[in-house]
Amino acid sequence: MSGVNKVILVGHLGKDPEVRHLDGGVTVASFPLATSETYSKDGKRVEQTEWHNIVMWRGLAEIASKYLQKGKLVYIEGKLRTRSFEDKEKVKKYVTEIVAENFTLLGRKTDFEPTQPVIIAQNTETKIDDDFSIGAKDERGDLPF
Amino acid sequence: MSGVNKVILVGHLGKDPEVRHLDGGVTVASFPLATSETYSKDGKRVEQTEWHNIVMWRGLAEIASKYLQKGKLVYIEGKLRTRSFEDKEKVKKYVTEIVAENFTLLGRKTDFEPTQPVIIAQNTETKIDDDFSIGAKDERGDLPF
Amino acid sequence: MSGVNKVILVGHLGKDPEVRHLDGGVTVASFPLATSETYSKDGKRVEQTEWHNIVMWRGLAEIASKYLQKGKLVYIEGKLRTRSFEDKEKVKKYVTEIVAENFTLLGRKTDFEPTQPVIIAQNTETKIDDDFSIGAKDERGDLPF
Amino acid sequence: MSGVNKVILVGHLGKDPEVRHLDGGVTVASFPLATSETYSKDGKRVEQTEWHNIVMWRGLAEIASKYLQKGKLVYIEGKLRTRSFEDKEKVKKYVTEIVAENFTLLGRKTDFEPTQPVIIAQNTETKIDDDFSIGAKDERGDLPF
DNA sequence: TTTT
DNA sequence: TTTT
Repeated sequence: MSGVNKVILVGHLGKDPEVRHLDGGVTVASFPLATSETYSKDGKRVEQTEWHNIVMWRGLAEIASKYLQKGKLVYIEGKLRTRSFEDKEKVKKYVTEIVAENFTLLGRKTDFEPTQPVIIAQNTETKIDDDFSIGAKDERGDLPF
Repeated sequence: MSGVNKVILVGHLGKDPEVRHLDGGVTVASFPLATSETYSKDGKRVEQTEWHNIVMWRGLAEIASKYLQKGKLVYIEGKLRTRSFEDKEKVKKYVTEIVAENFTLLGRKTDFEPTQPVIIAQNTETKIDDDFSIGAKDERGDLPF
Repeated sequence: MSGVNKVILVGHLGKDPEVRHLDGGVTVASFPLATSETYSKDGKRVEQTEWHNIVMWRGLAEIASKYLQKGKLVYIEGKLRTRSFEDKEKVKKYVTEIVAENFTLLGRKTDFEPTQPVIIAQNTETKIDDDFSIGAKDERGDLPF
Repeated sequence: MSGVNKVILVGHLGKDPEVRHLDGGVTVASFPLATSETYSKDGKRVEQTEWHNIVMWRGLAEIASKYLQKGKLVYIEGKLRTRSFEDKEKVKKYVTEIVAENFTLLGRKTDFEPTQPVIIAQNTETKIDDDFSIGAKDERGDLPF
């Protein structure tokens, strides 16, 4: 049995990515991302912000650590994953995260940065084929959870 | 400030929708949805299932209560929302839900049911206009949380 | 029978929207949108730009005519539609368009404009309800093609 | 400059995939896909069908040729690409296609086929790197089915 | 040219 | 708790 589990977000980083190196050299980056929507209620303009826990693995995490910072606007594509963990009091808790599969930097901070959005990364490794293709390798399975 | 917060899922209902009628006549339906993916690890076929908390409001909830049942395959489009609540021990907890904006029934259970997918609903109130249009009403703001 | 027909684009307008008013007061706006991707080929950085024909109807077209201009970066969600027409030599031709359902302005042009993306519109007619809701009216059926 | 160019479709194949082998051993499969939507106009139920030109490359094409047939229901994710060609009369024409990046078989035709959707393929090939990254190589081929 |  |  199979299905589809896809998330598409455009929002701003609430903090710089937090980068960790696991045993075996695996890199993980994580950060909060805010997506807001505005609507009218009782004639007033209301803004509602939603916070998402973003997680990036390996090559994607490495690139994120270089290019993503607090406040930046990004397009992120990924999938939902809910995992459980024990807090300090040994209470079992659940957290839902978006495991990013690729992202694109959008917007600019100053006139000295590019006006255009720049695709920063996909969870892939580029490999030149004789003719045209760009290689991509899926990664899973050996994730430490 | 605004952004994009979109979720696309295809999966099976883990239970029949649970329907509640709030004060003011608002209907809410909720159910768990499973999306699975299979991949190879160490030469073995592994299946990983992810469970999602789906919530539907008003007209969409009404239609869901009629057409969706445990085991059915659906396409769901919606947005992520994390809300907090207090459990029985007054401990603050968080849960992430997918607030559905529209869905489409896919697949069939027997030959007596339609073979093809049938779009069941969008988060709208149907309203026939003099000419052609189908009304849709957004709903937010007065949600009980 | 039903299905899913969804397009998600982030790109720049190639021209200002061209706005037309049809008989019956219906407004239509259209413009080309460029989405680019870069990849490596033979060790060189190659950029490939794809051009999309965007069409917006009614309220969405009105808002587009106010807020969208050549060069702006937008997120657009819509559906594919291929239609035929006769060119000047009476030759039947086909064109595929993206009929937008909503869009969000991204990026900024100067420091005096908002840093954050601003959701400009959804294909709706705004209507204030006594309580909270924002009306949305689907539009189809009477389109002149 | 970069952007986002994403298409998500659920529909039925109008024909069996047409498979070609290009010079260099590259496989290409293509087929028409129908997505339909139904709506009410003047109190009548109207169905509007949209036809999409789907193209699959390499490993994805190989798998498509085995698993996809006329009438089957599939979920397809890909990107838009418009290309020009000359018809028999040397007239330049344009066609817009969806270059598929992955697909999932949905539904069933008879009770002897699986009731549930089966993910058939993604455009990747697994390859272990010395350091950390899991490469992603376009298009599959070595998948165990 | 699919499908209900 | 779904499904193959």
